[in-house]
Amino acid sequence: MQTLKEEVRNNICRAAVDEFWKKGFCNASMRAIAKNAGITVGNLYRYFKDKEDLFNAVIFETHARLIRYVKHNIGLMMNRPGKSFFEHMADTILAIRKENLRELIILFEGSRGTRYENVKEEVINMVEKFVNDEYLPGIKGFTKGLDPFISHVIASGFIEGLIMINKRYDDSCQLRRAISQFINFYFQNSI
Amino acid sequence: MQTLKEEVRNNICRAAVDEFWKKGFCNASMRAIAKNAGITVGNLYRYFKDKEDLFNAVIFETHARLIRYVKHNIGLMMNRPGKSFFEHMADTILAIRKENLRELIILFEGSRGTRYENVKEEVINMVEKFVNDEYLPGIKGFTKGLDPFISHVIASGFIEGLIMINKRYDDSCQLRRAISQFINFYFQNSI
Amino acid sequence: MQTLKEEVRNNICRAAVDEFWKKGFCNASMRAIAKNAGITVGNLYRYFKDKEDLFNAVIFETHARLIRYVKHNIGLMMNRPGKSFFEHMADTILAIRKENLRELIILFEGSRGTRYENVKEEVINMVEKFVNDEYLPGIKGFTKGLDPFISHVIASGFIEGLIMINKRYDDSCQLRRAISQFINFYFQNSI
Amino acid sequence: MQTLKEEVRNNICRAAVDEFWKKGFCNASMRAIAKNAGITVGNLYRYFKDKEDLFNAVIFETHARLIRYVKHNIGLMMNRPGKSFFEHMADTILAIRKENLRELIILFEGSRGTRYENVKEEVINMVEKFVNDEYLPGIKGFTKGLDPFISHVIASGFIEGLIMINKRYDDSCQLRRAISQFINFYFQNSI
DNA sequence: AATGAATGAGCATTCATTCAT
DNA sequence: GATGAATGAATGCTCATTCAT
Repeated sequence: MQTLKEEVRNNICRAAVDEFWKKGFCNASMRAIAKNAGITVGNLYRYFKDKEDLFNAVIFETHARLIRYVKHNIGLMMNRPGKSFFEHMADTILAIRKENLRELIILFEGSRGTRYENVKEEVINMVEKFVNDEYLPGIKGFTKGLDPFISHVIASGFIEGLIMINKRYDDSCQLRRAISQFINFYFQNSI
Repeated sequence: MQTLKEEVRNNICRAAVDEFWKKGFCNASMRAIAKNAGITVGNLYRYFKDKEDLFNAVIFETHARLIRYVKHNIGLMMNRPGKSFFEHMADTILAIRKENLRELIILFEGSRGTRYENVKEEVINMVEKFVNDEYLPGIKGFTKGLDPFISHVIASGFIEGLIMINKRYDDSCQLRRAISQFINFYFQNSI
Repeated sequence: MQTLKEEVRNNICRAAVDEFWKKGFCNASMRAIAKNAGITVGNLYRYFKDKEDLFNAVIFETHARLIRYVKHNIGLMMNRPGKSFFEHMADTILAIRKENLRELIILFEGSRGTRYENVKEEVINMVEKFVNDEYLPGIKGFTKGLDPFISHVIASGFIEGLIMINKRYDDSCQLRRAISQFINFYFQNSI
Repeated sequence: MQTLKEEVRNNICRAAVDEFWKKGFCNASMRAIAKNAGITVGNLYRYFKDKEDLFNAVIFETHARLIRYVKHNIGLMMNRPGKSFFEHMADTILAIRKENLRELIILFEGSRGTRYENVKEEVINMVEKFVNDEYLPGIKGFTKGLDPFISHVIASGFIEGLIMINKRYDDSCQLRRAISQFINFYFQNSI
């Protein structure tokens, strides 16, 4: 049975997200993806020239949005720190998650072996920079002699936390509430 | 060279920790382990029936201690909450790390594909239980209507933070100081 | 664009000659041929049932002419040996080369895996027959006890030489001069 | 059934020579080689790390000898041109052929895609240089205005002829006689 | 006990050929 | 007539595991 091109492409991407999500890039099997997309291996390669190309197709958009948003937030905060940076970050993740939560997780947890393997680190570093330069100095008693690595750990925990909450909830109402509570807990001094 | 059985076993385990630590369970190579243990593949299989068996041998003890300690801490806190639970947890990780830091990290980050793949989740769940039952109720204003999943996220961030800091420092002095600062930040209300 | 059948066929053949010439039969790609002919793979198979069929179509005429000419030359020489046989052979190659040099080379150097793979051998055998029966007996001192296989080698070297020179030069003037010099060298005794 | 290492290696090399000889490097199949060597693919790769490595193993010695001999001959002739250069070349091929005729042919005709693909050209160029610098100037009437490409064709025909004769005969007596006759024909003016 | 040769299924990728549209 | 999506077997290569010695 002849299927429309776009439909097949979507099937492949769906199957690819599944596979990359379960196994990560390195251990994902093109055979398995083809099978779950309901096509043959040969045909898969008509749509994507190799594994990395498929990975890229599946992750590109999400990656671009993520970087764009994070940079935007940091820019925002540097100039006019009205709303909390952390709330902006949460909004970012919320904006991305709508359709791309799994892609985001693949990006962060399953991209070893691709050109994206350092993305998580980079995002954390950006947040860390903010934590270090803007957030911590505002807290009483913390700055003196604080181990600089702590900023990194905090930034990392914040990002991971956001992702976990996003993984957990589908309902956007619950989601916002949970994120808000999380930020309150995590950065309670800034409230 | 005639090697005693026990010595060979130890060599294998040493090499296996190295390999699992660098590559994780899935991508670890039995050949590489045998080579680095100074024995042949065939002989490796006399000591361990398959890859999972070897993984188990290498991780079993650490896993048992981890679970034991965590349970112990939770028991402790339930009865006499003198020292902070979180400091106990930090002590636990510190106690394990002395000889088994890498095993701990393997357990948490490289056990996908084995029966241990949910250990991190389980430990987090135990910590979460404490956070939920003992810690949060003690904080003013937070408990009412708090999303229960937040406890999970907090527990998770705490564990991940401890691991990151342990990975970062070798010097036990720096380590304790960083952990202490981290706990102060993370659970600042309990100070 | 509505293309006439014959024009499409010609496009395919043109593309096929290119491809077979560059890669030989075995390594030629049907996809590449279709692409360079400006049609789709599927359509290519409407014109030619498979790769060998296409090869045949492209080479058939050239092959037929080659065999015809060589036989003709031999016939000529048997009856009236005016002009040198070797010059006739050179003329043959020259006549074919005008439009079909690449087909000739494909036939001689890229037909492995097809029914034409022995053509070179066959042509050589025909020339050999002449060398043996007509040419060598005319040379003083050579015939007695001459290894019959030498005729084969000589014939082969002659054919290969003609092809090399044809590959080398496009200008028909240079070509004739080089061929003439080659024959002079190769069969100097007959001059 | 457990076979000795060296025997298996030899079986592989035998099968590889067969395959490379029939198909050339590019079209040779590692599976086919393994099968004909009576082993599995996996085992083949215990002996040779990849296709090129196997090719190299099969051809290395022959290639080294060939180059060594040819250079030696050229050196010889430049200094003391007693015995004919061409006879030296013939001796070279004879020396190699004893055990390595097929390897020699693989080197000349089936090495496309490997680091050896230009060997034939290089050998021909060396011979050509001699033909051009030493041989042709000694022939009356030929040098003036002779197309320089003719030297190349002559050198090539000589090498190909030697190989053909070698392919033909196993008996070294017949072989020497044929080669001698061939040289006499090919370079009759130098006699 | 130990060796390391051997197995065989798995991997990503390519390509001549077929066929529903 | 023509399209190009789809097929499936083949390619080189890897690796956990087994087994004759």
